[in-house]
Amino acid sequence: MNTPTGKDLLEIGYKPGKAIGIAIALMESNYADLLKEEQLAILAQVLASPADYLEDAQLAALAEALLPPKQEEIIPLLDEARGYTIYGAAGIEAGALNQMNTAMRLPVSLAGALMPDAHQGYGLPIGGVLATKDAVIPYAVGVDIGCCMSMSLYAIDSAILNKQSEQLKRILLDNTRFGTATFKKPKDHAIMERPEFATIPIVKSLKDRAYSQLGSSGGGNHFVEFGVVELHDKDNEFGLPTGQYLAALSHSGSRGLGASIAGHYTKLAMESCRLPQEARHLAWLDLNTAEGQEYWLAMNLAGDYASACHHQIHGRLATALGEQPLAVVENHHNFAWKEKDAAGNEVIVHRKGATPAGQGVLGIIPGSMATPGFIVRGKGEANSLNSASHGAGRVMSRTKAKQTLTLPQVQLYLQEAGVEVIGSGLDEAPMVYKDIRQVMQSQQDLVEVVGTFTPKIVRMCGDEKYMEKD
DNA sequence: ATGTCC
Repeated sequence: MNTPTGKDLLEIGYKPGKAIGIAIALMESNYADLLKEEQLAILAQVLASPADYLEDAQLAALAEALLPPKQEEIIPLLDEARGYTIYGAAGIEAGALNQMNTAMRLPVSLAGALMPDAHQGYGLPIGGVLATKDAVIPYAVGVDIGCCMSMSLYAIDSAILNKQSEQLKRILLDNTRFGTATFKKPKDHAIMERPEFATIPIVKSLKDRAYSQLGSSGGGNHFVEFGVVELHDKDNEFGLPTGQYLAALSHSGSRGLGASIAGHYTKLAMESCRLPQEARHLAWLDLNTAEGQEYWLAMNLAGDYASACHHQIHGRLATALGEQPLAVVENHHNFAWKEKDAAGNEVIVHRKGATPAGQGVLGIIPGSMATPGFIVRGKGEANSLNSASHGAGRVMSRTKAKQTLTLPQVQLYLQEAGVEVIGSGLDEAPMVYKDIRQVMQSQQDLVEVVGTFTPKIVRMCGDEKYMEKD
């Protein structure tokens, strides 16, 4: 093939974006008989003075993509941000507040809130909650669409965590997959029969990889762990007596499927919804357009896929333990829902790193690998848009953690906490997270604690090579 | 978060 690649175009000064795709498509369809060098020379000329090519029969589309958007096409932000409630403001970095302020100046924004674990992300901060009218913002859902917490409680004496920790480690090794590893023979799941895999072209192209990644956990802050739950609330929804239970807790999302869906529709949104520079990642899709409806379907599929992965993870653990769980709690914390506002109007509530906490709704808020997590019951606080934090929140960046922490220091910390960790890196060490108890303190109005989970045997993505048995 | 780039 003579066609220049995206890399070639970047080398001659093209910026990442839709112009590259248009340029390659044009070269393929209209200039394929020229040498690659000749094609690149044409593309360089258009890049140098796109205005000269606006009337060109072949190159007009490329010229248009290269010119800055006309001023009148840019949707102005409101002069002042709409008001919103911040929980635990003292512990939230300025970058996250700035991003939330920008989000509250979008013309489609109706209401918002910032959770006490908030930190800077792409577009909406992580820990940001945003209600909009008839619009969905892919980057206010997040890249890992449908990222989930899931917990199973067992009628197994929690002493097993000390007495048979080697067996439990073996169970984690054999029944979970991290990083690029997947199961050699993925278990079938009804999710793969969903019509969206046939009807939405982008989703169709992701089906094979989605199948291969079923039941896997990925990387970053994702984990599967065993620990002990102390159930405090005698009126708990599980109908269980208070006391201690062996528990399995997992945190992971929609893997490559959701990431690719997020990337695809963010790009679409940014092309059709031009916003000032500081708000460009908050581009939305109108839910009354074909693209908006398609994203909604794809997002829901990714959410259900993430959930399916958790079901397989917990299913494998249950089989290995030889027991069925007494109770299961599960919630998304990167997602958008259609909900009603106080006046009864439908609004789109985006929670990007925030736990749904409507009245009586159960959820899980993890701490870190060596600090408690909580089974919580939402209080339905309107000012938080029925939301709570999705964890403790970082106090140290991944980069800083790798630069300042040492392996012996982290190992000692874990040893003193009585936690065994398979995999992971310094960037997920307990000290990179805020004090979860303080975070819970900041959201007393949002959730009540039903139970406390103490992690004991943790598996995360890491460099270490362990033997996995398929 | 992500076969971590179009």
